[in-house]
Amino acid sequence: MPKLGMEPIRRAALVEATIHEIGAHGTLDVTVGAIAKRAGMSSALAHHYFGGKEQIFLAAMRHTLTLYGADVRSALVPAQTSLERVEAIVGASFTSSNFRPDVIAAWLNFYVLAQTVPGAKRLLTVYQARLRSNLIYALRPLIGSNAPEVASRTAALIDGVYLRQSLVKAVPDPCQATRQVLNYLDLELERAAP
Amino acid sequence: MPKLGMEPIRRAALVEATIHEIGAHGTLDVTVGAIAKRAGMSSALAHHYFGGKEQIFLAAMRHTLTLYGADVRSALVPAQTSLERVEAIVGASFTSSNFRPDVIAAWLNFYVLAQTVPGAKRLLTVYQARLRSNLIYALRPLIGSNAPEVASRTAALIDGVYLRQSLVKAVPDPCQATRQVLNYLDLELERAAP
Amino acid sequence: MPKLGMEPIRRAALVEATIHEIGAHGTLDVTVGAIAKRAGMSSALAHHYFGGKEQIFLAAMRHTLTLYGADVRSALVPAQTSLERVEAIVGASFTSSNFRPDVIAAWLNFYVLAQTVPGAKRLLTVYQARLRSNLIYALRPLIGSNAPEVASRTAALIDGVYLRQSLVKAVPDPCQATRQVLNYLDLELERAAP
Amino acid sequence: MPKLGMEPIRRAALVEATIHEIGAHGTLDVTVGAIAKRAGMSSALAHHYFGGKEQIFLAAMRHTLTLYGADVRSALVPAQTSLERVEAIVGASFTSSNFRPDVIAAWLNFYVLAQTVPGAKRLLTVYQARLRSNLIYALRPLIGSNAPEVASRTAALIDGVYLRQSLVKAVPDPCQATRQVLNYLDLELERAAP
DNA sequence: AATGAATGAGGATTCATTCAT
DNA sequence: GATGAATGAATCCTCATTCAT
Repeated sequence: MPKLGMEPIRRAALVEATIHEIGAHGTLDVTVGAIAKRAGMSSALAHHYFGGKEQIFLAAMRHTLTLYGADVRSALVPAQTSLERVEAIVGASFTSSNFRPDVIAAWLNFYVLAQTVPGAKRLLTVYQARLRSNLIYALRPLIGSNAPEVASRTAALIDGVYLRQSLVKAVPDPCQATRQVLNYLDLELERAAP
Repeated sequence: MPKLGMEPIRRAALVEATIHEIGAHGTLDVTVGAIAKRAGMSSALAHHYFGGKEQIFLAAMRHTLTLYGADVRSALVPAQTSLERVEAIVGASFTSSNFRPDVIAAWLNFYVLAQTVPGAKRLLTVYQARLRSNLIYALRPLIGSNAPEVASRTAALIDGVYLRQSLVKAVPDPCQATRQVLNYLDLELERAAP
Repeated sequence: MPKLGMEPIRRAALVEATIHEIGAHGTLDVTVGAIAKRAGMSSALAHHYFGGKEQIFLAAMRHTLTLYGADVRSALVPAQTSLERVEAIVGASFTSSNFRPDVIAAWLNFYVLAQTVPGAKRLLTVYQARLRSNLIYALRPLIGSNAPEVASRTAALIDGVYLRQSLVKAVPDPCQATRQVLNYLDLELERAAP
Repeated sequence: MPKLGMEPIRRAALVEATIHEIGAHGTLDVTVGAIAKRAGMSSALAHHYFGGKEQIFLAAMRHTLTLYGADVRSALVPAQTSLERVEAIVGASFTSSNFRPDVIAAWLNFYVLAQTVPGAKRLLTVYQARLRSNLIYALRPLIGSNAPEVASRTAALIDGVYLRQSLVKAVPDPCQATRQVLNYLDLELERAAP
C-alpha cells in the first residue's frame, strides 16, 4: 500500500528533527543519520527527499524563517498604531515559540552556515531585509528620517540578545528580552517626540 | 634546524593559523592538518604541542580574547573622563585589528564552540563579564543606577553588530560600527543629563 | 547485488577472517582493514556490523570458544564410561579443527586480550570453568575427591601443550598431544585404582 | 661532565622499565616513550642505546630468562639428591621473584613476540631446551628412559600454570603452584619406584 | 515509498624513529 | 651523553551518499 502524500509529512518531520538535533548538539555537526532516526526514517529516505545534507539544513532554515515571518505577520494584524506595530515586530522575535533554546541554537548555526553556503546567506539576508523594512515602515511615522538607522540598530540589538542567550543555561525569558529592546526604542521615540 | 625553545613559537604560529583558517572557512570545520600546514609544520607536531584539536581551538580563543582585552586596557589608559572611558571600551571592540573578517568569523564560531566545549563557554562568559563590568564602571558616574541595564544592552548591541557583519562581504568599517553603538549611548546619556 | 539478511553472513565472514588474520600474524596487531579485506568487504562495513575492533575480536573469541564447546559436547555423546568421558574431553581439545596453527595462535592472543578487555577475560574464565567442571564430573567416579585437583592439573597441562605448540613451526600432531595428556591421566587413574 | 659508564645503568633501567610496563599493560602495546619515561630518560636515548623497540623487547626477554636461569642454577647448588635437583628446578620456576604478575604477563607476551620476531622465538626455544635438559638430567636416575617424556610434560605443566595465573587477579601463590607440579612428579616417581 | 547494504573519502590521533644541537 | 624538535606512516573510525531491491 503505497502511502500517497507521504512526501510533505516526511519533509516536515525531517525539518523538525533537524532543528531539534541542531538544538541538542548546539552545532551543525549533526549526522544525517541522527536526523533521520529522530524523524523516524532511514537516512536513505532523507536523501531521497532532500538530495543532501545541505538542502536539509536549508529547508530547516526556511522553515524557521517562515515560522518567524508568520509570527510577525499575525502579530501585525491587530496592531493599530505605529507604536503597536513596532511592539508587534519586536515581540514576534521573542515569541515563546521562537525564543527557545532549540531555535536560538539553530539561528546561531544558521549564521555559521551562511558563511559557507550561498543559499543560507541569501535566506538570512532576506530575513534581515524584511525585518529592517518592517521596522522602518513602522518607525517612520514616529521618528521620520531617523527610521533606517534606528531600524538597523534595533535589528542588531535583537540578534545580539539572541547571541547572548545562546550562552546561558537559564531558560529564555521572552518578556525580559522584549523589554530590553523596547526600552531602547522608547528612548528613540522620546527623543523624537519629547 | 631544530632549536631549543621552539614551543612558544610553534604555539603562536598555530594559534595564528587557526584563526586564519577559521576565518577563511567561516567554520570550525577545519582540519588540524590544514591548520598545521598553514603554520608550517606537520599535524603531528600540532598535536604534540596542544594535545588535540579542541585545545588548539581553546588556545585560539584565549589568544583572541587576550588581544581584545589588551586593546581595551590600552585604550583606557589615556581616558580621562567617564565619557572617554565609555568611548574607549566601545572603540576597542571595533579596532581594525579586532573588527576584521577573520576575527569576526572566529568570534561567531567561538559562540558555537561554547555550546559544546565547557572551557569555551567559560572563556566567553568571562569575556562578557569583563565587558559588562568595564562598562558599568564607566557608565555609573554618568547614568547612575541605570548603568547595569545599559551596559547589558550595549554589550548585546556590540555582539549584534559583529554578528551582522559576519553576513556582509563588504570590508568592515570600524568607524561606522563604533558610531552605531555610541549613538545609542548618546541617547542614554542625554536622557540622564538633558 | 545488495540483498537482505546479509548481516549474519558478513559477521561470520569477519569472524572467520579475524581468526585467520590473527593466525597469520601471530598477533592482535592486525588492522581492521586487513580483516575486512580478507573477508571481502570494506573496513567501514566491518565497523558497521561490529562497532569496533574490540568487538570483532570478542566475536572471534566467542566463535572459537563456541566451536570448541560444540566439539566437546558432540564428543561426549557416544561416551559410555567415565573413562571415555575423560578421553572425549581431552580429545576435543586436540581435534584437528581446534589444534591448528591458526587457532592456537588465536588462543594465545586471546589470553593477551584478556589482560586488557574485561569481556575477553570473562569469556576465558567461563571456558576454564566449563572445562574444569566437565573434567571433574567425568573424573569423580574414577578418583573421587581427588577429581578437582586433577582436573586443574589436566586443564593446565592442556593449555601448556597449546602454548608450547605455538612456538613450533611443525604442523601440530593431535594424536601426540592427546596422548601426552592422557598418559598423565593414566597415572592418576592407576594410583586411584591399582 | 660526561658521565662515564652510564650505558649499563641506562640499559638496565630500560629493561626493568620495559618489564614493568608490559606487566602494567598486559600487552606488548606499550610505547617506547612510556618505557623511557618510566626509566627516567627520553625516548631518543632509548633508541640510542637499543636501536629500536624490538631490541628493547629482546633485551627484556634476555634479562628475564637470565634471571630465571640464575635462579635455577643457584637452586641447584645445594641440591644433593636427584629428587632435590628436580625440586630445585621446579621451585625456581615459581620463585617469588619470577612468579610475579609483572613477570607472568611478560612471559605470556614473550610467547606472542616469538610469533613475529625470530630472535624472540630463538630465546624461548633455548629456554625450553635448557629446562628440558635440566629436567631430564635430574630425572634420569629416578625414572630412566621415561625421563624425556616426563620432562616435556613437566615443562608444559609449568607453562600452563603460568598461563592460567595470567587470568587471575589474585596474587600468585608460589607454594601452591610448586606443589601442583611436584604432585604430578610424585606420581611419576611412585610408578617408577613403587 | 522505503530501506538495508555498501563504500570511498577524510580526519584525528598515535608512535617509532631521526636529527641537530 | 642526552634531548627537544620534528615527521611520515599508519590506523581506527565516521559519515554522506549511492544502489538494488
